[in-house]
Amino acid sequence: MSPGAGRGAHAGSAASSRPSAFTQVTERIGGAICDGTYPPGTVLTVEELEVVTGASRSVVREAARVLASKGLLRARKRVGLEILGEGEWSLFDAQVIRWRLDSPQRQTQLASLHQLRIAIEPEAARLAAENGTPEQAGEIISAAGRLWSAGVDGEHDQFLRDDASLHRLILRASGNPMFAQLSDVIHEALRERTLHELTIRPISLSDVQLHVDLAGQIQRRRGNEAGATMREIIRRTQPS
Amino acid sequence: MSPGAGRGAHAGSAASSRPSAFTQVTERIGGAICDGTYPPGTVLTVEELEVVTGASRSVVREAARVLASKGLLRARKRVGLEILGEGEWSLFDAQVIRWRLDSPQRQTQLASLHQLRIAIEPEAARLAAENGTPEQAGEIISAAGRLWSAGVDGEHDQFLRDDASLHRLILRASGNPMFAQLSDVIHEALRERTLHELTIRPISLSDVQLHVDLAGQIQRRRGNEAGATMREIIRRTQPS
DNA sequence: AGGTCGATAAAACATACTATATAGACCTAT
DNA sequence: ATAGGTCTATATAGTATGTTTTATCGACCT
Repeated sequence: MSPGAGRGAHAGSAASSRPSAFTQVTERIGGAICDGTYPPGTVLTVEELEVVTGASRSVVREAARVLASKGLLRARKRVGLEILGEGEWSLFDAQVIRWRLDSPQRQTQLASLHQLRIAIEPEAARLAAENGTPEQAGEIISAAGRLWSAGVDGEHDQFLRDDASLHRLILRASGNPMFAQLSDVIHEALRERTLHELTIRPISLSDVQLHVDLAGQIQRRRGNEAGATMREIIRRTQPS
Repeated sequence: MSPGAGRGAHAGSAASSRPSAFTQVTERIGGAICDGTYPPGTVLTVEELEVVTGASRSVVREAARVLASKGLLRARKRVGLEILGEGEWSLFDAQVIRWRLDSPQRQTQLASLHQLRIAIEPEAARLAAENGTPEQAGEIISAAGRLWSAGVDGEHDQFLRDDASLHRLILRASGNPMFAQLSDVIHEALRERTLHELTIRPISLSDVQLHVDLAGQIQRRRGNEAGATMREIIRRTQPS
């Protein structure tokens, strides 16, 4: 079996030690489905996958069950494992998102995530302002302070960490766990792009100022203003 | 094993015939985790679950694998299956959403979904206006027409179907498959609430008018206006 | 007090058996 | 003769049980 398949293991096992057979098979087949190696309509069988992966029946079956739960395939008796189309996939599943980011669909997936961010974050900022606790507002204010420091000092690496941390705190303070959960996947996906942009353009102090403004608006419970500021912040991260 | 557990089977098997042992066990344990029967930190074992459910090891193991992939539990050697907290759950997973709707967290889950809708749908309307094809705009226009007819005729049942269909078309026309995928879960969850509201208040003709306006704005590629109109439509569905 | 190492419980993996949905032959009626 | 229904054979998923590996606990040594 190809060894170096699964980098950021998340679902199957802890990051330590070598991945289990189950994790390897799941990663391999899931990745192959998402990158188009097995186009929709393709029918595989458990036995076939046993041969291809070298794993035993139960391992392949458990992988298939997980992939089926993500909508990537469907088990049909007397037929086999039928690969399904994107319309059936669990597009919010962290593993599926990662597989798509590792596929030719990478740019499409990045665009989807960016649009998701545009939709979610302003509303999260509004909710954080309206419902966040004073403690959460305090954390947001101090995170904005750290961001400011890193910005004026030109510490790119620290700046990125503080930026992600501030946005994460706001998503959490929205009080909506679904929003909070998006922070990981959104920032993982946008980290690379943001990193790239910072290499070609220095940190914009007016952007930093917007973040400080945002923190203040949340702390003062100005929901509408916070939403508008967040919209402006995100708008600026994407040229057009 | 309790028979009438899984109503709307989706992941495991087709709707026909009786659910497989795997489906039953998955539904039962997943539901029990989401409704708090097994609070976070609880440690079960496969053997224990074999006894409880009456199923064999492979069935329990496959169910556990799927539940682990949804972040509901984690398998630890020499320890067992450790139940995880909500922070780890895949909150966008259709099954998890359904389990939470069937739990004491129902109201919380409904509120989360409503907030999600507020965030997504206006942005989807904007994108539909900016990027939708003329064909899609045409379908949206005609769906709005049907909605109008059902509205003035007071056909509640048809009105609800047309309303869901119009929103679904817009989410699809946004061009973002992640948005499109939310339509199912959002509308399934909100259907009941909307149904209830219609029983206590007649169809608002001004709401219907807003939908028609929205369709026109999308067709004329007025992204900002479409977004604002959608925001207003959704705002009206929630009193407070 | 802290590290090492063996015992062992539990998951992980492999294999053997069963049930069932589908294909395709065959029969029937138009 | 052909369209359509039924029935059986079987390939495949589903289920059950046996075997191996490994992370953790705790005794023991330093």
